[in-house]
Amino acid sequence: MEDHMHIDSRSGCPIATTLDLVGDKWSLVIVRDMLVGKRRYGEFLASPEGIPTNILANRLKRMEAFGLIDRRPYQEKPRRFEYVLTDMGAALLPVLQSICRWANGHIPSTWTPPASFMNR
Amino acid sequence: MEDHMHIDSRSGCPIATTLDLVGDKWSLVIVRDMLVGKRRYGEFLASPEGIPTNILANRLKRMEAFGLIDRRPYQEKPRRFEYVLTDMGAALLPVLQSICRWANGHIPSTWTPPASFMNR
DNA sequence: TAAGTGACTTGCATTTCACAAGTTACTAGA
DNA sequence: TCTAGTAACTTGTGAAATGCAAGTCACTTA
Repeated sequence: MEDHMHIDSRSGCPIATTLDLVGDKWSLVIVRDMLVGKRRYGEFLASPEGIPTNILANRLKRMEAFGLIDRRPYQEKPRRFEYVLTDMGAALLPVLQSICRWANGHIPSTWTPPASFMNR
Repeated sequence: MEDHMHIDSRSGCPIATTLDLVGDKWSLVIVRDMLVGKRRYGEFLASPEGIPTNILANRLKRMEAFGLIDRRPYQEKPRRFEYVLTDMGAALLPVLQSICRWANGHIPSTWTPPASFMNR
């Protein structure tokens, strides 16, 4: 993974371009976790979906390279890092909300997120 | 691909469950094409993103199994099929719209969809 | 001294993906 | 009649991504 990841999207279509960034099974569930306050590697690993640790490390690097999240140390000795959404990353909230509305309306087995998430 | 695809989602989370259905690089661009009126195999292939033909065939089967689209013949001799969104599939419009708004606001290289798409 | 924690990396087998080419069933043109 | 062309696929193959298990490193706590 490089510091400055060049995004060559498949087309100028905003949908296709967005999918080039977060169109995989895991990126948006990490964003979801961050939106509800999780910040640390171990917290993301502990989510019920069970993301594999190497995938988590890879997605955090990718999303940092894309400018969706910031990585910063929260302690030295030993050095530990936390991850927080940038403005760009946090702005994904409306798309996650609309996904939730769709799923709740069409897939009965899905639970409804807390109002604090849906009305933020 | 089986007729009745069983979806065992990773969790009851509406986001994770939705990603289990359409969380890949291609499904939502096919939905986009259908929302703007495309119906035929060749039309999907002709989109600027250049979906590989085997992936297209696979996604159409998957999405049909999930109840997102219907497949039906539009002529006999030779038999030809077209694909249209079900109500469930068409209801993805708001999520595509919010994705477009996010991309247009944060990724300068993306083009803005026609108002007929954004305000539908 | 031994065990535990947090944040990773590495190895490896399995699955998915992309690209190219081939197939089937026709229709239209020379 | 022979040759192309079109629509909707399927098949083969190699490359890339994924998932699981295990290992690493720098500490801290008992």
